Amino acid sequence: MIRLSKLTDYAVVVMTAMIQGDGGPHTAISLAERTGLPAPTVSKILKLLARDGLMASHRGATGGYRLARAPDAINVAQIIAAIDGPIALTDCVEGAAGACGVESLCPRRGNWDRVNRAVRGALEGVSLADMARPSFPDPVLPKAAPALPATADAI
Amino acid sequence: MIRLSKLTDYAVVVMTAMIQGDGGPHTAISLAERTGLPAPTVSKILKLLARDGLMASHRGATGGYRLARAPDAINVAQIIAAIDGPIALTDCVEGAAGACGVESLCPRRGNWDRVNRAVRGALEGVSLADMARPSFPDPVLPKAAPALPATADAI
DNA sequence: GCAATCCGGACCAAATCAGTACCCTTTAAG
DNA sequence: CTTAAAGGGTACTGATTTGGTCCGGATTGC
Repeated sequence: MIRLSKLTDYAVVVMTAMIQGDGGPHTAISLAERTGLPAPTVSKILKLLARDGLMASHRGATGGYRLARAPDAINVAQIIAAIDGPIALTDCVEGAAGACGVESLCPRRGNWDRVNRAVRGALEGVSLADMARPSFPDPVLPKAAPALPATADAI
Repeated sequence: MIRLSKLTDYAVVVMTAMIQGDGGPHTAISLAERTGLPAPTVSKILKLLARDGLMASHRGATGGYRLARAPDAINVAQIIAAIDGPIALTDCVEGAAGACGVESLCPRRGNWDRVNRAVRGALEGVSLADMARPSFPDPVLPKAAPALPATADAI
């Protein structure tokens, strides 16, 4: 369903939690406690983010993680790429003589690129700062519905 | 990787194959032969597309499928929705007292909606007619690279 | 009536992903 | 210098999803 992995969702939660804290470095354990996520999972996420340069890590006894850039200089596309790897909408066919006839139909592939670019642009347009914003523009009914936040909006 | 399912890719292949044929109805078997895809899979795709009103089906001895609308009146978002169901980028948490603390962090959810809308807009901007177009604007080197079309562009 | 086609399920196997655990390296405090 | 705390990396396992198949039934034209 074009849904991105749960880890990516968690990554946004963790990063927004870091924004809300003070400027000091955050340990994986403290972030796990603040977010309610399992500690090993948080550690894994932080490692992936640090590998892509979205986090600055400091090792040692008083170490921890810190955002490498300002929240509005990080966009959703970068986070997704760090966690889920490069985003390819289709794999078409990875091998040679797979289905797809004799790739005589695969000019279609070139057009998927167009779709990919459109999606990429959309994701780059939303920054981490946007995700951390209170967001709810509705002044009334901040929590009217019962505890069923559940699935995000459908396309 | 935010990649959409292979079935969606196939759906586009099948639909473009229908455009190239004459105006008459296409049977699932004939489309399977033309595309090189397994017949049961093609049948499944056609059923899904018909269920969402993208195809017009005609039963009986001389039955078959036909595009319900003109190719430029069908966009990629509709095809994806028909095959993969409503596109939710995140499930956040479907149940009640899952992780995510006590949903005190889940205002984030509202912002995923913003991302969803952006992606949806990007997908709605590409029509089936666009996907069926020869696509390659490069007059030179229509097939310079070896037979490694493989993965589509990464984000 | 017969044959061809669509229709709607259920079903199974394979791939992928989330989550966990383990061990190593690095760094700072005492 | 020693010790403890923290990140870094790898491998494994269970669960979820997905791709693909099959069957019986309904519908239409010949």
